[in-house]
Amino acid sequence: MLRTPRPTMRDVAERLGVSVSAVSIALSERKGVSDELRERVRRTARAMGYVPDQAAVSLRTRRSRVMGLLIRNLQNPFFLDVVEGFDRECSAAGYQAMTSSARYEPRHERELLDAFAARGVDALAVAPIGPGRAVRSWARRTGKPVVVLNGSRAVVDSMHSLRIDGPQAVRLAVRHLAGLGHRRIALLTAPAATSPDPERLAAFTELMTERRLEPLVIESALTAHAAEAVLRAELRRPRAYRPTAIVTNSDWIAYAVYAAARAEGLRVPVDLSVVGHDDLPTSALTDPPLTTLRADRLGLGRRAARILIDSLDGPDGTPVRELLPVELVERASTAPPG
Amino acid sequence: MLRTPRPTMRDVAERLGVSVSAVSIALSERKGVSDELRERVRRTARAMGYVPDQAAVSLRTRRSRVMGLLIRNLQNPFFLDVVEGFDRECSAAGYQAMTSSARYEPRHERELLDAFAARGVDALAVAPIGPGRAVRSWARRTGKPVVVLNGSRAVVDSMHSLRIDGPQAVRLAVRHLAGLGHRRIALLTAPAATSPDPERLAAFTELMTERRLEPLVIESALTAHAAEAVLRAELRRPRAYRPTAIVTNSDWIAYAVYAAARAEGLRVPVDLSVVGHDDLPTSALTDPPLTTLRADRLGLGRRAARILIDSLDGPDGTPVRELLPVELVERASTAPPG
DNA sequence: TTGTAAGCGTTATCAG
DNA sequence: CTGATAACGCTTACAA
Repeated sequence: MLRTPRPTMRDVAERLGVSVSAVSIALSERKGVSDELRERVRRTARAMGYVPDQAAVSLRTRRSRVMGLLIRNLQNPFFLDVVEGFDRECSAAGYQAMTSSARYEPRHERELLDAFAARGVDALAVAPIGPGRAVRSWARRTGKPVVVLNGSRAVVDSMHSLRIDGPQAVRLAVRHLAGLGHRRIALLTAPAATSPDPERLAAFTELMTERRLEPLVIESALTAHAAEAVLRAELRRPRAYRPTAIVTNSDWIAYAVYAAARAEGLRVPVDLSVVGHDDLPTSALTDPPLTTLRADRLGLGRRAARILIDSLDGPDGTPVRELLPVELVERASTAPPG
Repeated sequence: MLRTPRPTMRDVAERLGVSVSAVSIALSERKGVSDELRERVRRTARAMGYVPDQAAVSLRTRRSRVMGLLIRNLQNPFFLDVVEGFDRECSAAGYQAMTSSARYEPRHERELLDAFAARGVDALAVAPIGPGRAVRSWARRTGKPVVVLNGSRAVVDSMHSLRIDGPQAVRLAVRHLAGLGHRRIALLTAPAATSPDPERLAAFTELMTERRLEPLVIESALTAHAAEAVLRAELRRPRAYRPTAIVTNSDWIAYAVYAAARAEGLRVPVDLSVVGHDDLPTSALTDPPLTTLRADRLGLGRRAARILIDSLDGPDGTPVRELLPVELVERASTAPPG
């Protein structure tokens, strides 16, 4: 195959008999070249199939036009829409998104952070695994804008923060279940070290205690596989001890609760009520349809990108702190305890 | 904030009182420097938090260590696992994956192709929207390895090709439904211009005709939203005309069929049987559980990455052509016609 | 309005 | 084994 090497700016300049800098200027928005030349340059550049080499541009300008997006775990479809929203907003603004999953491995998270730094992403959105020390350190080292997604309150610093209102979600869930007559309600949560959101747990115990209910806490790594195993063990306990309702932090994990209940011969909602979180498109179609807390996933991604773009444009001062609302969607996975 | 600029190779060299090239060699695998110096260099580089600037490395070496992954539409959770598999294999081999969604817009696909070229990705995996002319041209222009995912047979050329066996999937579905007694079976497919997979349609009409059944073809853009609208119209037709079963090309779209059926007051499978494709994790949990064709999504992503990595390592000759098997998973969304 | 030249941080070639 | 030196393709003062 005759592999013609990509034309460079010099090739374009030579073809037109002008200097490289003239081409550079003509191709950019800057003025310093006649309209006529600019037009000619653009035309031939396009005709030759010239595309500027981003590596060279990045090296020279110290901007890569890449936005990093670092996700805890891309298995959860929740993040699909976050990625989508982020990507759309970025590409509309002329940036390309680079998304990676830390797979719930702190070590891999660190590696990716380094990779993003090495690649010189212009800014970073990150849903950290744990309390987010690594992320804070990244922000300090690079001096680049960072927005933390669904991080714990403690993580924030000089970084932007964008969170879905987890505590409120838990309260809505508990009130709903308590209203149905549940007393032994369990919160399914990640082990403290990897939990990005201790506030959820705090809100849970506080409200449960206040209402004189029995707060149960089930700790599990938040992969579908791990959660299902832990839950099966939990659901095998005698009826009087096991929870009559479970509150999860994602629909994705709620599905694992369904699977565990099914495997243990328990019926939802008769034997066990389940509350999800996110309102994935599939959650209206499951058997039974899932009661959950709706959150604007696409909007989360979009907003994250927007915040970064804005703080790249005008490096104004104060970090953004935003809390996105949630809304209870009652379906058939919750009912009075059987 | 005291934003210390990232240390460069020169900083490391100066700190040690050696030349830049000594540091470069020491930090690479190449020999040409004493073991003792290499060790010292590595230590101080790490201590200083030195990370090589990828823009500079790329510019110099003409390799970016980035693998592009271009997806038709990232809304479909099918691709989540493909992305995951691709990403894992890449990062294990020291590459970083850069994933983008064309959102079913040919124009955006072209833009992304250009962006990937400009960024100098080392290789590209792509699930093209239509017949894939743009992709073929990309492969020729760049001379980089390309693997086409689930493209039509025609797309392949000097590119690698990795496909889930669509025709076989359709045949398994039709046989299953015919066995249940269905005669008016519809295939839901993308409009020809954007269909990457005309072979599915061909296999469908061929088998239906052979069995003297009535092949119905429903064309729709393959977003959940568009499909639901088209299907509602279809299902409103008089009972004698509308299909008793629908074969889709993804579980994701099968869910849209569920939604459309529900909206039109039809029951699955009593009034309408549905066959999906992919066996998403959620498909066992829907109401009713979805009969579908299982495919190894993670494996698809992994294999794609592997093929690219291999052809980067040893640029041996012949393009890979692989067909991944599918397997019918019978659940409750299919039954004899009511 | 246009051209010249320096330099971004690396790697690679070639002397010492 | 080590150290200058020249690219890689681009942007941007600055000079013409």
